[in-house]
Amino acid sequence: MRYWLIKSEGDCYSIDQLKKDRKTPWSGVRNFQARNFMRDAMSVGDLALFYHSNASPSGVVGVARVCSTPYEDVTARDKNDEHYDPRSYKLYEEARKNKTEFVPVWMLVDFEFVKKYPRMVSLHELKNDPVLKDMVVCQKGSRLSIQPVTKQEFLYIEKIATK
DNA sequence: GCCAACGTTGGC
DNA sequence: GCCAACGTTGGC
Repeated sequence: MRYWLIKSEGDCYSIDQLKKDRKTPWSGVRNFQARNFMRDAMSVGDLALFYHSNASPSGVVGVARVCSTPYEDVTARDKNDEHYDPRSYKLYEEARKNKTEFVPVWMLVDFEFVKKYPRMVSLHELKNDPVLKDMVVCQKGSRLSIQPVTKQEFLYIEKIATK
């Protein structure tokens, strides 16, 4: 069982939206490191801190849980999708034409809603807490949208968010 | 394989 | 809205 932090722009896909949807495919990730975490390292049942980025303020707002094994992110070859990847479309068409197996570049897992915290734990708070200051999200210029967190960090944030 | 140029992320 | 930091692309 591992612990993660997943970022979403609050006004793009918020924790409230996840609560409403109950679960959602974590589509649109176009960063290899983030993809690798989803494809190679996540297991059903893993818990993730849900982080609102580009918000005022940004911070951790709740918890989600991995609820599927990895599968193709089909939005990558959907021309109408915001995160359309022309290369993926080309690879898919080629495989179809040549009747060879299509190996998708972009993979995802589904996340389900677990809880929204009674209060947000802001980035400022994370950075100023000696227990949490080593988190990836606290590092300068950190852009990784899916990152591992330690069990200690996860439990500690749970504690201060609900106290 | 280097690295400049570019597009994007995300804090502020 | 600005811009620093980053990841990716593509010319050479």
